Amino acid sequence: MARPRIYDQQVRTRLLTTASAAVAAGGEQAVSLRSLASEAGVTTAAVYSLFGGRRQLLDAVVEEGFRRFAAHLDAAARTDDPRADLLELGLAYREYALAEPDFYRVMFGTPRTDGVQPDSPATGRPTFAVLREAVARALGAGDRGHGPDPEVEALRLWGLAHGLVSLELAGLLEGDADSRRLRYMGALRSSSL
Amino acid sequence: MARPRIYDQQVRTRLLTTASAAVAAGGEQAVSLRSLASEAGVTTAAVYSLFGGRRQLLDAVVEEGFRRFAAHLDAAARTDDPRADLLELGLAYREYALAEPDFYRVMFGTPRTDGVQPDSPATGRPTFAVLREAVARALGAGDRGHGPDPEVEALRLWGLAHGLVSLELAGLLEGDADSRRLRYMGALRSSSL
DNA sequence: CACTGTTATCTGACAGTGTCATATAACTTC
DNA sequence: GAAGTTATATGACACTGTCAGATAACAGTG
Repeated sequence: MARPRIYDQQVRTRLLTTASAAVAAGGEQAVSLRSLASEAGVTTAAVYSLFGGRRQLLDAVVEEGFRRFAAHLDAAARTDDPRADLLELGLAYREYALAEPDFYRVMFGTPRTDGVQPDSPATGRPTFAVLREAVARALGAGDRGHGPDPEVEALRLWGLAHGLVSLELAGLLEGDADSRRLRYMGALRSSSL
Repeated sequence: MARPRIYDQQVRTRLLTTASAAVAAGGEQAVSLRSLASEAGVTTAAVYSLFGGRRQLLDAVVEEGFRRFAAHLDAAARTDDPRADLLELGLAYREYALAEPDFYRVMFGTPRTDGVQPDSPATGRPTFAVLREAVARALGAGDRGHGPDPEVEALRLWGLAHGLVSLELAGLLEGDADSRRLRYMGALRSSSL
């Protein structure tokens, strides 16, 4: 071995945290390697050493965001009424997006081109997995073979939730926040299983 | 009057066209005032004189994008089967987004904060208007008062289409393009009126 | 004709960005 | 000690948006 690392896992975590805060505060464009590095007490070279560059750093931030998102959704209540749970999941979805809009935009706004492994935490599919489970529960394990396909239904609901939330974040929906929430719930309910 | 303008409507249009092409080719970050200006045969000052800055130029590009999008949707066939027309509209929606993904991302990815006039072409609500009409036709003019609210149904369908398309553009959906198209149609059909 | 006032465009500088070649520092092994 | 090896630091490069100040081009007036 030679010179010991000081750009280690701890620095990596610190950079990731700082970058996440910057994204949450002002979106992708608020992430400047220089300010990031100085906040973390290192030089910009650390980003290149630990991540490979700005792009990969942001990829890591997105990955982290999806992890937190999945945790937030996973925390939604699981009662013995799976239909109600599904609605609750939808509300949790919107809650997260509205709580950190810039983060949400970065997570879903950047095309994931870099070799996406199926079911890697980076892909956002684990998010989908939570939903898929909830849908499967709501459809019941009984009538497999006939009836609606859980996979398709889950995708439909994901699309609906993500779409409505995105439109809201884009500022394209009329009315105040309360009226928007009501319409969101209404759309979810009338589109449920 | 004083010195005659040469940064006129024509230059404005040229800049808009060039900027649109840049957005379509590589998203917002592909728009550099210097390259833009040199391509249009002017200096960067023209952008400030005609638009006010980069942000406003991009706003204008988005506005133009929404106009084209609305035109594309409006061109969808109108037969005497309003349900089928609605599905066709959904397909046209996805078609446009996949044809110009970077453009679509910029259109729906930037929060529209600048004093959005209701029903100004910039807001994307005219897009929604085309859909709303189609939904109203599909629901029939007969059963007003009871039955589903056209407004709510239209919003639900917009959310669904936009959501599924966005997820696809984000690279979050599995399968090849054909399988994705089929699932899109399936979700649309099963969520229709 | 020259001069003034007014407006529009051009120039150049400023402060900032990501990137990375090259120099330097810090360790292990001989 | 010296040599070898690897990690970090520095500084330069080529960009970027922005805009104050210099310059150019006209209309109107004397």
